Order: sequence, then C-alpha cells, then structure tokens
Amino acid sequence: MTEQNAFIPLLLDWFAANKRDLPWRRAYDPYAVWVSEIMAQQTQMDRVVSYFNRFMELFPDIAALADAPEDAVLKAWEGLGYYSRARNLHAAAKRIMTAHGGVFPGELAAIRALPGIGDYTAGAVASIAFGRDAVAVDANVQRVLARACDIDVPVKEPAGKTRVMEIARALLPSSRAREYNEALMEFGALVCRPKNPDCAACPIAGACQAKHLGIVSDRPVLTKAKDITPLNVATGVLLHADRIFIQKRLAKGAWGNLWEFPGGRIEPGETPQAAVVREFREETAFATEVATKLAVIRHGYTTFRVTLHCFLLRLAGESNGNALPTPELTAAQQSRWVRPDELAGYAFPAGHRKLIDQFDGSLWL
DNA sequence: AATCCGTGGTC
DNA sequence: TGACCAAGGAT
Repeated sequence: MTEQNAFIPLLLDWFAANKRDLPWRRAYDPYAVWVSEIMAQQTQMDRVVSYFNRFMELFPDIAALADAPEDAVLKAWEGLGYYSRARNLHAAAKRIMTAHGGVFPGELAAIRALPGIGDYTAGAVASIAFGRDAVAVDANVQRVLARACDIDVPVKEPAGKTRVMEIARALLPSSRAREYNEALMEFGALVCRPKNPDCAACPIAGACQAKHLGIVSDRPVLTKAKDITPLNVATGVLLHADRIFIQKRLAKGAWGNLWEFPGGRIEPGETPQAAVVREFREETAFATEVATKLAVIRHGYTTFRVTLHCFLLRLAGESNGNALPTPELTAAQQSRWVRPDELAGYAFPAGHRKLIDQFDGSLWL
C-alpha cells in the first residue's frame, strides 16, 4: 500500500475544521484522555460524554480514583457495560500510584502494560496525550482504510487486521500522530460511517478506491455476526420488614462485582413464578413465594436477548416477625437487606436498573 | 482462534 | 422488528 498518502493532508484539514468539541480535547490531560478512551471502547463518543463529565467530577485525578472504593467506580460506570473496564481502570490507577509515582506514564510500552489497555488504547493515549508517533487502529480506522485502500479481506480477522495496521503505520505523518489518529476516527464516525456513508461530502472521495470501484458498501469485508440466543429469565425483589434483599455478584463473569436481585434462567416447561422461587432457594436458601408480578423487561446483552420476568416476593411460612434472615449464598460474595431508597446507591445490571427505575419505590412500600 | 464481556442506537 | 454494530481487552 504505497499508492496514496495523498489523502492524509486532506483528512487533517477536514479534522481541523470539523472536530467535535469533546471535553478531553480541551487540555489533552493524560488522565482525561485515558478515561475517555476506556469509556469509548465498544460504544460511541456521544454516549460517553455525560458519563465522562460525571466521572471526572467524582474522581478528578488519578489519586482520587485510586483511593475510591471499587463500588463507587462501578456505580459511576453503571449502564456503560463491559464492567471489567471499570475494574481495570481502578486497578490501573492504583498501579500508577505505586509503580509510577502517581504520574501517568508517557512511554508506549509502560502504557500498554497497564490493565485494561491493549494495542489500540495504548496507541491512542500515547499519541493523543503525549504526542508519540503511534497508531491507534480502531473500528473506524479499519473501516476508513478498508474503503480508501480497498482491503478485500475481513478487517476483524488477523490477516486483515495486520494489513490495516501496516497501512496505518505507513501513512502516519511523523510528529502529528494525535491529529492523524483523531482525524481518522472522527472521519469514520461522522462521514465514512458504517451505514450511509456521506460520500457526497467526503473530502477524500477522489482518492477512495472503494468509491472509484463502486463497492463502498462491500468495504470493509465483514465477518458473519454471531447468532442471538433468546433467554427467559426470572428475578425477584424480596421484601421483608420494609427491606429489600440484594446480593453482590462474584468477581468473575458477567457483571462482576455488581449488585443484583437473585434470579436466573427459566427452565423449559417451568413457569416464571416457579423459576424465581427455585432460584431464590438455590442462591440463598430462602423459602419465598410470589406476591405479585411486577413487570416483563426486555433487554439484550452480548449475544443474548433476554426476557426478564420480574416478581415481588415475600418470605414463605412463619417469617419470624421483623427479623432479617441470613442467606446461604451460592452465587454471590455478599448480601444486604437495604431500604428501597438505598437501591439508588448500588450499581446494578441494566435490566435490574430498569426494574428499579420503573417502580422507584412506589409499589413495594 | 474463539469466546466472553453490555448496552443502546439505527434503519 | 430484528439484525447490525460501536474510539476493544483478556483469556
């Protein structure tokens, strides 16, 4: 791919005139750039900004983040998904305090060695925050270069990934990596979009091979998407003596270290009501019964499409007055009986958060 | 290499 | 409505 680095200056000009006014672009402070890059993984910048601003208010610098309880960091991340990012961010802040004297490292290798930072993020922070000559190849860059240079192999597979990386490195204008990387990504997000790319307004259309060949919609070459699995799940809000039972999930697996209401898959032939009672018995050893059905919530996560049946539960049989029983936990690391107004302070998976926000304490007290 | 890990927006 | 997909990383 030696043909055209001719379009790079056009891209840099386009970026200078069209870049969005994002908060971390004010001073390009390494901590702010780092947080923004972690938050932006597998989502879009527009969705990140409000989280970013709140995060920086709560944890204004690396020391504040390192000193914060992990629960507080996860609460600030609630709704963003991929919560290992928040756990790794927190762990990395602690490591920067101990191993780097509280100063964010400026060398590519040192950045890459931090937990939660891979090739992309290391290149992004090194270039954007420190001006290093490093590439940052994300899905935008893959798409833009696949179209501009007509890459005919899937960019998500090793061969295509390597190809894009080589091109990106070859085109990198020395000492201008920040603008270069940001320009490629911003251009991919705003003009050279996955669907409906705005070729009519494209500043590099004249140099785009896919455009020239009339195959823009065939670039990048996509790999087949994974099948979506429907999932029926039951969960229960156990209310006793004006308290609600919640448990903290295990550190590993989905929603690690977040809080939740007990529940689980509805087995074939099983009613949602039976499932929630069974799950409560298995996860807590509590004997419960359904008081009312609260809601049916639909939401997706990774490759699943969940139908979440939500119930209000009470303890079955003689409940020993207002005493709050102690569970035998099998699927959680700890549990609490909390007042309904305290639910707002805990980080829940999105499906459970939807349930909480839907009732907001109005029904269960 | 393949799988896991969330969520919400878009068309 | 449902399939696709986004400033990825860890194992």
